[in-house]
Amino acid sequence: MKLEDAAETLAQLGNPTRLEVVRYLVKAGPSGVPVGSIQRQLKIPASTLTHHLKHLKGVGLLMQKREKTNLWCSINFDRLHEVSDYLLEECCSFSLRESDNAKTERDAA
Amino acid sequence: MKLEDAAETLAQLGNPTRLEVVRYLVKAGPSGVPVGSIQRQLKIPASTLTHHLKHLKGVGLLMQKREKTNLWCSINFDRLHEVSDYLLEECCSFSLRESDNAKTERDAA
DNA sequence: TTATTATTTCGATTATACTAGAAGTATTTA
DNA sequence: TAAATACTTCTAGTATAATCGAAATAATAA
Repeated sequence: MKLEDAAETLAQLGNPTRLEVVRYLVKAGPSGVPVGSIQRQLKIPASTLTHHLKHLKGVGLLMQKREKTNLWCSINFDRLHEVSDYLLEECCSFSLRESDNAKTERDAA
Repeated sequence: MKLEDAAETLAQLGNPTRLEVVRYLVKAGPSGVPVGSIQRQLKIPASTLTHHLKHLKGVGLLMQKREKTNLWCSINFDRLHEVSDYLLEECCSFSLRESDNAKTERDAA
């Protein structure tokens, strides 16, 4: 995963309203829920919700499929995993050695 | 971890410049690096870097300690873990049953 | 003390994000 | 065809973020 993509995805998750939606969608599981259910359950104005869903879809966190008048939303679990993995990889893989800092300082001088 | 805090932390990670800094700090390991090293290595203007470091510190991702004129920065690995765990928990714990969606729709009617 | 190095604060610009009401579209049911 | 439901687009106000040069501070070294 590219840094730019990870940053963009994290940014989208970094809005409380959207994170609430994501959490709700995760709870809903793979079958998903219609937009209207999210709207009523979380009490988010329809236009605001549409706006946020567009963002989540834009970074591939949200999948949608229409069924009659309802638009069913579900989380892309793979994508969510990808981001959390990105952070974990960062966590567990430090590679510069302690002594490199001193070296860096010398280089700068 | 509270949703609001997670969102705020994710938002801070969701800026490409800051994520780059975080990645660099992770690579640097627990001993950290001085502000100036980050600045030179990643070629970020000093004032911009200070600005971003303040943000990272604000959500507890960054730890700093002064040594002579240098301010050494290191990542709070626990905190980074906490956020990535938050996402993972969300991923793996869906609890609404499939049938609940139909119920939700009935309730709304 | 003066100079140097390291980092921060200030200030200003520019851009992007959040929010939501009102009006619109599209589909379905009566 | 008319009415209802489901969702989106438009529009616009307000707020917050990103950027960085210049000046300031603070500590050390000469």
